[in-house]
Amino acid sequence: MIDLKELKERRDEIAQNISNRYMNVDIDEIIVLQEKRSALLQESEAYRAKRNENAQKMKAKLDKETRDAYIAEGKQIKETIAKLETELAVVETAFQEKARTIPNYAHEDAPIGKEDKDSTTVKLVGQVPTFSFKPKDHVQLGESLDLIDFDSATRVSGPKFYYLKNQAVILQMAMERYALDIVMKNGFTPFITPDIAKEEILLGIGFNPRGEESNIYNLEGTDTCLVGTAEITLGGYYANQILDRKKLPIKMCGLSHCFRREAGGAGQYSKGLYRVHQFSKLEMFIYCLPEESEHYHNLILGIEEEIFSGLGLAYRVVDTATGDLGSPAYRKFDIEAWMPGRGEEGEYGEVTSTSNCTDYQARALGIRYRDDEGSTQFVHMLNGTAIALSRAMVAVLENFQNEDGSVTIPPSLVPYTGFDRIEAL
RNA sequence: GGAGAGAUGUCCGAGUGGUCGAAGGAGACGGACUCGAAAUCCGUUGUACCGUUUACGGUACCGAGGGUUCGAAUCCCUCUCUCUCCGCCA
Repeated sequence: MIDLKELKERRDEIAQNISNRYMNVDIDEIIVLQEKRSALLQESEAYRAKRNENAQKMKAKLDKETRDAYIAEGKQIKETIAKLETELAVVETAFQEKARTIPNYAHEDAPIGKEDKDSTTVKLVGQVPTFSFKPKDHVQLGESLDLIDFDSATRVSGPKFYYLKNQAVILQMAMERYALDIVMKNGFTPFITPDIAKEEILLGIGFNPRGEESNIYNLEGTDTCLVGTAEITLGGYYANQILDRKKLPIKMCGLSHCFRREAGGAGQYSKGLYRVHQFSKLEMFIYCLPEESEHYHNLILGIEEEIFSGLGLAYRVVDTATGDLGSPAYRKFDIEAWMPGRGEEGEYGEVTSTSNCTDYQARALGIRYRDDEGSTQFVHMLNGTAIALSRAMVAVLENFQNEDGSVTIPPSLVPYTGFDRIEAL
């Protein structure tokens, strides 16, 4: 959530930002609510002061008549307060709910635009592979090599689930460890995180845990959800805490399952492993001082590049357009790896995403540090994918397939797999 | 899952329904003493919001949420968490 004290003075800027993000938030309605709230708050506080004053007077020894008069007055005050507070609660809830929908400010360099196409490619790395044969997509490879079983998963769990089998199991674990080693080398503390989190944490991180458009699975009757990413549990880790300035930056990485409802997400671009209800992911997370967040955003991006270039994949780095940022992000870079089986002749497909959320999440979650003057400030929070195993699997299988139907294991993974080739059956 | 105990400020810990934002101690910070340090002594030492704005005033917060009362850390109810014992279990 943004700083609501700035709502009025930065009104035009906020409205412009909402429009740049193609969002539908009525800032003026929120300002009206804020003013109503403020008036009610002041009034009810004044009455509380009166109540306290009245109670103070009753401490003295009083004759019955005066005493009864004070009690009568107190009762009246009590009623007024109750009425004001009921009103206030309604306005307060509406205000908070709406205010939460205001997105974070955006970096001045973030391209303004509605969708994918408007994002800027800032970097192209590696050579897109050429094949002397018609490359298969990972669904075909998964079937022919007996690595992935979508059909059984559909029967057991439903569409968009999958079983990994045979070498794919080893390959996934190899990629997981490969990425983990690189991330740890960069000073991140490894975690295996819970796969379930409370709704209040989801909200603080900026996810919408409920409703039609939510991508999150709720656990019925519990106020908890299956996490869509370890960003949620890593970002909630320090909720409502004041961090020691000297401990910053805090660099964590978390391995978790990721659950996504993906309602209505069918179609050619979401076939196979690309868009599924459950996958595993290693996520990086950084808490840092505000003046350092841009630096650490680049650091995370650099690590992501190290991981994907280390796999020998061709990729591009994209500076995400405002319309695609998501509420909490101030700036977001995606890495899109070349996927030969995507589209007609291969296309880039998103494999990582790193966001600088500045103080947007920290404010909602109450994560602060003490500055040199001793007053509390909100930290900046950043997240980034180290590796999303399902999409990495897509990229590796499709890029390193051979004409005979086998798949070569990238050299950087061989120490982790123990084999250098998945032979055709 | 069953039985019991507890939850107070950075920490420990006291608290009769009004004099409690909260005793006392520890720690931290500032000062005095000292050549310096230790010890000792004096002082300061929460967060959030609202309003005026270097000073300041108000409101709220003693696990959370309700309730009783003119007035609640203190009484009542519900919930959460922690600890101990029993059961179950990978």
